[in-house]
Amino acid sequence: MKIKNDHNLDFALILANHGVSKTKFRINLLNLFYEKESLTVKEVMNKFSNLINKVTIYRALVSFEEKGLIHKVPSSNNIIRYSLCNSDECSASLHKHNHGHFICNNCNQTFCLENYKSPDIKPVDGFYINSLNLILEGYCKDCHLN
Amino acid sequence: MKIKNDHNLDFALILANHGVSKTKFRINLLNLFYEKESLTVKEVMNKFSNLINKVTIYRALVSFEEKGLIHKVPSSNNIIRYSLCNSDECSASLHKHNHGHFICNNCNQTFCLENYKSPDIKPVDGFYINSLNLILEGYCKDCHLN
DNA sequence: CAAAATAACGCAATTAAGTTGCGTTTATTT
DNA sequence: AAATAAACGCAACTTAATTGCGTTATTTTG
Repeated sequence: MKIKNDHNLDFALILANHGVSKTKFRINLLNLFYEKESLTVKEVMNKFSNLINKVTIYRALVSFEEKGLIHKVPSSNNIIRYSLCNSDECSASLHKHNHGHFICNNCNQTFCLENYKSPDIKPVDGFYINSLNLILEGYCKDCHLN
Repeated sequence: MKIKNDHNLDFALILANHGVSKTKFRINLLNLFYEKESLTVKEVMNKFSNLINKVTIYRALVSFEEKGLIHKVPSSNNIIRYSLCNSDECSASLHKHNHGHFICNNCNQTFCLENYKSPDIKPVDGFYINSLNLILEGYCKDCHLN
């Protein structure tokens, strides 16, 4: 399988720099994250036409997360979403976006809301904070009309 | 089962005002939401010493949500949490808190972070927004030490 | 206030997300 | 190129959440 690379990025190199094995699947998976704001296991399975075992996908996502390539995105359904880390905002121990994310409760797509700014991280006594997310939910244009 | 009522509130009346049946369990469940910042099905089961069938709990939570008593709280694990609606901030179609919520990734407890203020809801073209949540995750004092 | 209608409840069975173990294959290290 | 380590696929498993249905409790109404 070959996925078009619109980003002029060397995904294999990015994986290597993060200490992640450069398998064909993982290179394509990283590419996919550069094309989609966020992904669930099911969405990844569909993108790879169910040719990749779901266990492989779960383990790749865990590996990407451990190595600081992606992070979880909270949502109020019970499906785990992952989103690419932004080097400007994420570090190994602290993940945030500077903007809100909208999750459609019908189609489950996520969208960046650039004019919703997240507050800065400030220490709170007794809490070890490692992620901050501003989450908006509802219905996107397509799903609201139907 | 009888749960102490620290709030001088008539839970049966609140249920009636929202069009929810006043069963013993639902009265006690509403009381519980006034005592805990947020609850999962499992936490409710434990609080009722597993005497209430889990299906009953699921259906009660769905009913409470539909009638605008509680709303879902996003988190990045895959467990659905519910939190009491605040009449100042929530309406039937729009749920928000004016402050952030911290979820411990170990014990799963939630805590209000009053000095993290949520941004105001502003309309975004093409999106029908019905909830806004500022979610912080990490480890609480107890879990960070262990 | 009693009968009819409606909704909640409990049980059993099912669906679906996510996890674990293990033998095999592929990538990385030396 | 050989040795080591990690990824992969399969099957089986765990757990959260859902559905159907007969029974019990609550609400409506006449």
